[in-house]
Amino acid sequence: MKKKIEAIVAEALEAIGVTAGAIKIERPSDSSHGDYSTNTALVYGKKHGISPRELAGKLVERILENSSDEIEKIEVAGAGFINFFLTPSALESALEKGPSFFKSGDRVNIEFISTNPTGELHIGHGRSAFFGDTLSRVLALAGKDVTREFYINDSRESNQIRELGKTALGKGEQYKTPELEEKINKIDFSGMGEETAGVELARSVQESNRKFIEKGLGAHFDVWYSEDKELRASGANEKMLERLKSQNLTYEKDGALWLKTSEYGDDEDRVVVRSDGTMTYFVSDIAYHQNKFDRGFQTVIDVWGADHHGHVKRMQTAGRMLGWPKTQNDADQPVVFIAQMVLLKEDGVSSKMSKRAGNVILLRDLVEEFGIDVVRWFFSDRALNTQMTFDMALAREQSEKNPVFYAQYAHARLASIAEKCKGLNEGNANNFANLIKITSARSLASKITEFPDVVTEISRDYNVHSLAGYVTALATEANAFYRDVRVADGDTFNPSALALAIRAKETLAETLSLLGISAPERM
RNA sequence: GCCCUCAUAGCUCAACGGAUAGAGUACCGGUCUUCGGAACCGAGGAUGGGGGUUCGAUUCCCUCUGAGGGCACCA
Repeated sequence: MKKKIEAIVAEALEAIGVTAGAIKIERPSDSSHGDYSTNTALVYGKKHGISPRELAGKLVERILENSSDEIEKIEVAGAGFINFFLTPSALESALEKGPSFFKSGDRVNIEFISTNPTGELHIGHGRSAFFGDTLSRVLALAGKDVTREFYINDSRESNQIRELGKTALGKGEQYKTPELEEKINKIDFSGMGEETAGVELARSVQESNRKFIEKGLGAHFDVWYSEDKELRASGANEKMLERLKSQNLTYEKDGALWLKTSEYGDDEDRVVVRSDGTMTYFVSDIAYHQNKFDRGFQTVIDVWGADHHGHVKRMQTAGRMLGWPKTQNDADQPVVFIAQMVLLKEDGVSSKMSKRAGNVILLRDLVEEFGIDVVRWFFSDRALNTQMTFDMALAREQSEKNPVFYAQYAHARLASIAEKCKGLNEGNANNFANLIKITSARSLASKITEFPDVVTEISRDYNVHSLAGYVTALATEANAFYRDVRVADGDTFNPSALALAIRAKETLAETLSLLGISAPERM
């Protein structure tokens, strides 16, 4: 429907001789502004020397010439907005048809979490974890062919694995926590060198993390990519290095080999081979991303923590050097999302989490205390790029009043009504057109049909947190509908009201499911 | 010093350059004749300071202040 409105507006613009670029059709937050609204006249009026309201008037006049049985009313409002009100039959058929999406089949790879196999996930990982998981679900629903990928930093040649090995063999203290110690005690490291011990311990840590991610967080991955087994062992890093050298993108200085990243837009050149002859992680990162493109993905997305934001530029610079494809919007790849830092607040003082200071809050503890639904909501209802201060006392207080319960409650209530109607007789015909004369019934219907627009928009702007706003608004409409319309009355029920209630229930459940949150029938 | 994020109601957060800046929570007042009151209705309360671009700026640009992050031959 949104596309139809867009086409109608475009046609009208052309008919009256106004050349225009993009046309924006939005779903107004205020239902008195119609089911759809456009600011086209405001945007293009001035450019053509016409007042916005005048242009809007002309457009409406033109649109009304080709009357559509889907549009009941068009009006010019405010400074020159054009508001569209759908006919009952258009609204009803949109409800019955349900959401549908164009299966573009674009192959998207999204890598998220990718925590190092040196310890457990803490709350800092929560944001990128749930953002990545929900974004994957949205993109898949919107018709993309999505591969979720987890990169395991387990290369035996890396410093962290060597340090982990030292700790395993009792020669170091790095990464040591009670949990890690427990694992160390269970493994027989005798006869192993540091590297092998590190790889072994990392495998054990990774196994636990994977179990927690899948079972505890409800996030699933299609590919668990082992740096050690797949990248290092295949010699991809050496191949990449050779390629960079042969393309004359490197030079030697101070005994090290440097990549000429500054010539391609980075702030400075980067070392790829240290003076001791070993390769930096940057090489394997480039090789890994090259590998993703080689596997045929058109879009490669990374979700990183704030401490990695300095890497964005150099990765995209590498992409330009190697000719990685641009996105459809002509942006550099990989597409990187940065989850802002989570700070801790204790006794009114904010601080960064630090393992040494012992003030680390594990994601596992949060899930145990509050349940996965509350935790997922907590991390998903705000934009990724705002800093988040985590206050355990506040979290406890908010968990009891979490808006997630509001949406779940509305769902359970509708489920209960639908259940009740099963034992009742169908009442007198009360058609849809009649039903939506009641304002709250009409806005609920309209809000339900907004679902595909929300999904499509997120697949373009990646504002995953708007799902939480949508489901809350939907629940509010559902509650208003409940207040105003009786579905079951005595021993009969109102069929059209029940149909609307069921669509509302389904849409609530579907939205919650994108967020990875349950939609209970009763609570 | 250089680079990146962020600053909105008491608190936690929204708002593709557009309509009266929205929610939740807290506080105050109302609705129990309950298809589920974990609900509904109402009131008060906000864009850090200063410039600029624009018909129009929370949004874009500059600057100041404040918070956080990054500036390794660590990952």
